[in-house]
Amino acid sequence: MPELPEVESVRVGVHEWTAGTTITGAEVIDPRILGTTSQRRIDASAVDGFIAAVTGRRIIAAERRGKFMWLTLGEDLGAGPAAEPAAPELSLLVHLGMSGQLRVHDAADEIHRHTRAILRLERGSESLQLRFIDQRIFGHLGVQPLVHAYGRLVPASANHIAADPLEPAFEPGLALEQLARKRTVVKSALLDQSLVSGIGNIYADEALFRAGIHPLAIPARTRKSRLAAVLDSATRVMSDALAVGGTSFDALYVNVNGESGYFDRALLVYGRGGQECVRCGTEIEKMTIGGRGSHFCPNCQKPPRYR
DNA sequence: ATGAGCACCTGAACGC
DNA sequence: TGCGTTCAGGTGCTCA
Repeated sequence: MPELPEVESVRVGVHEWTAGTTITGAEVIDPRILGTTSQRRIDASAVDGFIAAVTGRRIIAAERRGKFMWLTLGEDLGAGPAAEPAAPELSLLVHLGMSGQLRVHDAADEIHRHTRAILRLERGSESLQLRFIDQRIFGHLGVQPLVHAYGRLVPASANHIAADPLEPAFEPGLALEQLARKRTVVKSALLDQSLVSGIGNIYADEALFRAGIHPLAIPARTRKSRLAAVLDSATRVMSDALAVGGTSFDALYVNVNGESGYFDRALLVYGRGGQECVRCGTEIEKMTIGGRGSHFCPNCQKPPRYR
């Protein structure tokens, strides 16, 4: 569900509500949320381990790279008056998958039926809950050490993803060089989080349309200036989407306060198969590429000649 | 090493 | 009304 702009909208809210709070307890309602989609077998000791690892920790900040978000965790309570270490070493990784949400609630609020885990937080006399709600359980929670990758500290399981276009560590020249080596179709390459992170199915289609590139073009056989245009388009479209809170088709995507974003109104091709192109009136085509629904204008995005 | 395909889930919408 | 099929904003493992 959520791509970079949606995850960032959530991160901002999580940071505002939770930075400086202490985790006083946790509840794992569905242990599968602690696994990945391919490692679903979670035993009771893993649940206990997760709860023990986060309880008593202070939340320093909510951070993000691409679609991976995490809370940096500080010293245990009761560890004495020792100062905070110079750099945090532990993180609570949160990946929203296709249908994940983080919501801030009062303890008394009704529990939504897809709630998979709850963190109890306190700041002074104030208490609140951060709830992880995920219909499909493609999302994930986990306590992880922080490691260096692409110029900064990230949770260990995010060490393979590249910088995203909206972070200072992003190097456009490096991303372009990596992209230009790919022999798979450009639509699939844009979804490869190890080249550029944060781009998902919606923004890949939007970026290709805005740059006038056919989704089946092969990066290794495409002019670099055109590849640079696609990366610029991806950066711009995600930045524009972030400015209005991201894209929400339905109640599945909302920020921590339950609010929707408005970028669905600005989508030019995604979800418009069979409708007229906003630029030239040609019928927008929809086809499956790499198992993902892909939308494009066959006139504005000319098919590559070499296929 | 790269790339393709599929598995992992739940629920909504659609056709018959 | 009910049943089967298809689709959905992502990732990671396995195999060629």
